[in-house]
Amino acid sequence: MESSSATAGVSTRREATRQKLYEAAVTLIAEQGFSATTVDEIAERAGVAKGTVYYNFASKSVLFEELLRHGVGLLTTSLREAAESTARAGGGKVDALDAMIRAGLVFIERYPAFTQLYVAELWRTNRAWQSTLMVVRQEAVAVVEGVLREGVENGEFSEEIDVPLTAAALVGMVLVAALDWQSFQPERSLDDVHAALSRLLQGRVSGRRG
Amino acid sequence: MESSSATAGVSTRREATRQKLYEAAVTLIAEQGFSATTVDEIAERAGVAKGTVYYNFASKSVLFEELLRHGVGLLTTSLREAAESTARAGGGKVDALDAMIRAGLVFIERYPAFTQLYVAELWRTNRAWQSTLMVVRQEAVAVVEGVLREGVENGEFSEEIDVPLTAAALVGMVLVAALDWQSFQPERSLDDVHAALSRLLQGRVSGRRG
DNA sequence: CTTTTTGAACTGACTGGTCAGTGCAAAAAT
DNA sequence: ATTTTTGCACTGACCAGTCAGTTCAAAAAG
Repeated sequence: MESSSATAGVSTRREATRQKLYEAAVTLIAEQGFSATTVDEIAERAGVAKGTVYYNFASKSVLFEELLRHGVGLLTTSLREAAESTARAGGGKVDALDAMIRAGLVFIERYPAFTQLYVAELWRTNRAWQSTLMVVRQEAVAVVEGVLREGVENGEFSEEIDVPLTAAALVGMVLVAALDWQSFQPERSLDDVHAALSRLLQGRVSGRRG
Repeated sequence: MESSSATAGVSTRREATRQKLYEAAVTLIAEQGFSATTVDEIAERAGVAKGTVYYNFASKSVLFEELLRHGVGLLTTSLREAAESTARAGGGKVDALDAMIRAGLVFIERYPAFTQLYVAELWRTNRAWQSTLMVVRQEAVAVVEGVLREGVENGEFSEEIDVPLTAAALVGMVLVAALDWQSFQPERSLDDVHAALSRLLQGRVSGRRG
């Protein structure tokens, strides 16, 4: 019956079960897609009875929605921390962007399945969790947009840049490069990938020096 | 009594039906995903009986695979033409990249649903059409990689760039920016979006001039 | 010509299987 | 003592794929 128990954060047992279900669901859905993944499979992979899934989540869709919220929450936090820590260290906005690229890569390295699933769902329309997705997406992109906007204000970035579009392009750059890294050349190190993206960000691709 | 009519390539009727089915399938699958889209829906939207789908395609998966091949083929052709036409006009590799960005945007503007669906499926594993997808992906990315490699050879690009990774990042930049454009600010013009991406590509974001 | 035949293309009712979600009593954990 | 989990049988909707039958334009026959 408890609704949010006093201090020690909502009954550990339940939370542990939920976590197991998230983990099971995220890989299965990343591999197969939402509709092709059955509740029985999720329960089995989590090592839990089917009834438990429904004891913990109202429906398959709700499980998925909360998974999305949870995952993007982690990403957003991580991006924000990256930006703030460079600010504290007295770095400029370029450093902040660079740190956020790295934070993005670290996130994708740690949660590749979640990233896959997120990308696969992001531009779909007509789906139950569409609005949830829009909200969490905006939270994450807003962090990047914020840094860009501050950079324009303090003169570090050109006033001509299109903040939302550039933010989207940066996110896309990291996302797709990282997914390709994971899928097609997983032996590469994170530093390698980070260096390549840094170079691209700073326009050192068409650079005149060898 | 004819079996495949003399010259005029495989009965027009059949080809027209297939085309209608592609068009119906592409929007539905982009919106809902492969598994959530029923063959009945596809048939209905195409204005055709369900049996006709199976008369023309061996299965739902095969229909989808041929759709993928067809669509990526169009994109690849378009990218190649863009690169070649700048070459013929005596432009450098930066111009080629820029033209390819534009070609990508034009493609996405014309076939937004296909693009959506392609992105959503690209990083999935364990799916029937996985291998098909890898092949067509490589065809498209190879065009970008080719231009980058030539640019490195002729000294226009730094030798330090990581060709496959940079190619993936560029594709991602265009893809995500364009999908965001379509989804969240469709009123923007293609030229606008192109300009923003060009600026990013040429490192004129963190430029020192206002 | 006119009639008949042919066969590719198409139709839609039907089948067999799958799956989300339910119900509930008993067991385990806290 | 209460919350959480289990196990499992059950239901009803839904859906991929099938198949016997229809349509019709063009070819062959008369």
